Amino acid sequence: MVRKLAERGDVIPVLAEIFREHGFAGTSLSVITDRTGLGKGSLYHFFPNGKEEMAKAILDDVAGWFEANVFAPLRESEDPAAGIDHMFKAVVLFFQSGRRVCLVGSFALDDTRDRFASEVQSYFAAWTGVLAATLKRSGFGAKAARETAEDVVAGIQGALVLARAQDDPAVFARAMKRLQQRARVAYAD
Amino acid sequence: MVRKLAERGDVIPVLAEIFREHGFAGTSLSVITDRTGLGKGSLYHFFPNGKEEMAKAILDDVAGWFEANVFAPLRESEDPAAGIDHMFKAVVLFFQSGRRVCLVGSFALDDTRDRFASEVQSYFAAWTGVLAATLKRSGFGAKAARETAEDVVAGIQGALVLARAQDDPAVFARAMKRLQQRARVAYAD
DNA sequence: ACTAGTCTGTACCGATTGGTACAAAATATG
DNA sequence: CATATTTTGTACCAATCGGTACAGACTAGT
Repeated sequence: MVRKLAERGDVIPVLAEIFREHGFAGTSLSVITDRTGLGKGSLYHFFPNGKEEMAKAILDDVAGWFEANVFAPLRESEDPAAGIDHMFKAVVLFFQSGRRVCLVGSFALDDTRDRFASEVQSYFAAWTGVLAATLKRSGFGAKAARETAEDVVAGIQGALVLARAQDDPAVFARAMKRLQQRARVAYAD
Repeated sequence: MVRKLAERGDVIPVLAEIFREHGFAGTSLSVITDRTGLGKGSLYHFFPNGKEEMAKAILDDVAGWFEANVFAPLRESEDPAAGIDHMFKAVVLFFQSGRRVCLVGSFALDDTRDRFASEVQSYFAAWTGVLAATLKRSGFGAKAARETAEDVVAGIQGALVLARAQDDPAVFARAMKRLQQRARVAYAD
């Protein structure tokens, strides 16, 4: 049944990088063809619905990465604290120490959100949800766990904004350290 | 010497709202003419350099608002804690309880940042700087003040992202409460 | 009322936008 | 090798992009 040349899958990370750099509206077909090396023919063959479908594929890919590298480890770690430590490592890796922006966060800020509302919504819902559950396991009260999870996820997003604004990855590093510390000190509601 | 009809100044807030909703790249001349009611003639009369000049004017306006309503009060409050409380009130007002996005933050995320690097950079530098100084006055150690200021400003930005992603202003409200609390508990380095 | 300066609507520009059509090339399967 | 399918480059499309030109309508000071 025809083996794909493993192409479509290979383009997605490149597309993701492009969308991160230029945002959804700022990403034109011409920069896509330039950066991917694929002509419109191939592009529309892999993604018949154009930019919209590319973005959907990317969001899917990101969601998959987080599920595998962040959510699952959080859920499945016997030691919740270890799971959380692992999350911070994965986050630093994924966002390249603050040099890379969060695609979903950038979509959330402008009217792009409306086109991908459910994907954007569920990305953050999943993240805060799983993290809260893990924090609870580690000794946080139910409400404290939810609040801390929201605080950590928002803190990461804000750190990405600030680090890029200041063009200084150290801002991101400091924020990660603070947030990780905060996730360690369990407290009741 | 000709009194202006107080026009240019009146358009800026409208332009700001448009750029917030669509981002820089996503804001087309046609949505600008639609929303402002001004034709290209007037637009290019007030802003001969087009979108770029509009964005500069908006960034200027925002910087002015924060200087007057956030930074100055922080600096000049005899009671630093009162100044900080005032900041949070102003922030909630400005960002309409999380329903409005931070223009500068949204610029920071994509390649728009490069066109307005100094404005973006100094907006956050000023904010964290003044806030850190005030926290120090309120009893924080020098390093603790800097860290907390960064934490608070990043926290606000992240809360805006998360609140919009979830389409839930309550996320923003909870974050403000946490951050305000955190700014109250002074600690040494 | 006259005039100088400010403001604005309209028509227009070349370039680029996202997207389609399709024949040729490459590839996989029999 | 033959054939069916997938992949690709190229040419093309209408629509929109940001921006300019400019004549005419305003407005203000005299």
